Amino acid sequence: MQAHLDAGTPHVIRFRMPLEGETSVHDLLRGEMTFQNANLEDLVLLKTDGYPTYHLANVVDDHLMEISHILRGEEWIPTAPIHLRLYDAFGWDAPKFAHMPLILAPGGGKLSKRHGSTAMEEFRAQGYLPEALMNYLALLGWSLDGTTEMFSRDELLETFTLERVNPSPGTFDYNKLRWFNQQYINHVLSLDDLTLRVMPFLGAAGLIAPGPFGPEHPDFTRVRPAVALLKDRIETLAQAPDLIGYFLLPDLEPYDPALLVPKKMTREQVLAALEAVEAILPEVDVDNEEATEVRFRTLADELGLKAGSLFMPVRVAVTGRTQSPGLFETLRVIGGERVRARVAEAVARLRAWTPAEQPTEPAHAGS
RNA sequence: GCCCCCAUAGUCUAGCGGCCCAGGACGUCACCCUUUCAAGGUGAAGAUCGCGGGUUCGAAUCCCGCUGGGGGUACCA
Repeated sequence: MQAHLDAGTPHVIRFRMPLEGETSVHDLLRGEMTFQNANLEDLVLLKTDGYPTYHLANVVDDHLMEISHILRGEEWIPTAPIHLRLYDAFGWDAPKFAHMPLILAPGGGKLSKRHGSTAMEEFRAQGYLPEALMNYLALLGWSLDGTTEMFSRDELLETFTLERVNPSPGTFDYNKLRWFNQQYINHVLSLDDLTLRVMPFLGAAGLIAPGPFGPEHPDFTRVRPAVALLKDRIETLAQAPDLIGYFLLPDLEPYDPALLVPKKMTREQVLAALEAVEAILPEVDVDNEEATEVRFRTLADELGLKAGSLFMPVRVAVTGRTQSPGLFETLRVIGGERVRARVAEAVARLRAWTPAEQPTEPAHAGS
């Protein structure tokens, strides 16, 4: 050995474990965990390059920082007894340990970069709110009473205890995360706050002017009323551009004219209805939702249509889609001028459109 | 292979010997509301408490075995 040292042979420094006896670690969640010393390996402490491994570094560092409790993932359980012996070898008191349950990916296996998102930035980019993520994560492996589900950061700080952490691993459920996100978007955040959070996504989609995004941003007052109407169906902020686009764009993206014609109505009926709408629009004040609704219902009667049969074509004409918030609040926020232009556009499109033959048999699947 | 952790519905979770033939939530389904979609409201289905042995007057709750899932097994953390 001395010869090797003299020759400068590359080497590492290991931590020698006893060959007999056992070492037990007291875990705050799992109680006593006992290991046979014969099974503990002689971990490398210093690598060939002279740098310490995590095992040496974490012990020294935590001691110097006077760490009292170590909470880490349960993948560290197997090395815990060795770390304990390291503290002992240094003659230091070991901190208390708690090995937290792992989070499993939906398909099984430890959640990782390959299997689901792990970086906070990814969740942010996908439109998840920090509040929602924190709330969801807190309840994955912990519960206050099995019933309470919404927790603010401060409430979590107040009520969280190690004792109520469930040691069994949990599966990450995007469904539930989305539900929490939607709850915060629809019921917790103020309208101003939500508007501010949505704006970067709208900006990135080119729907509004570039940032910085604050209450002084030129589009803030345009975005806010649209967000007010859509907030109950925004699950993630990333969905906002698609859901809100037609409120912000001067003109609609091209849509399929077939959408204008509801089931059980003909092109001719819809055309007549939209022409009638176009005709009354100049005398309608869309800012007055109630009056507008009364006028539209009266028009439906005059045309011999059910209200819904009139509303749907108008909805599509004005939004380009069959799903939207209530029609009259939508008209109000889009504004009279654009409403008139879009209805006129729809009439023109419908005139130029011929319904496709309704196939009486399902089309044969092409090969 | 060897070592270790875990085990209540598809998922998260309450339960810490009798109040549980198991409570809450997501998801699913139905109904209500309704101008669409949501949101909201009401209700339903869904768990032989992984299996088998014990202990006990009594077990989801305690003990043992098995099975299953997960982690570790690097000069990565």
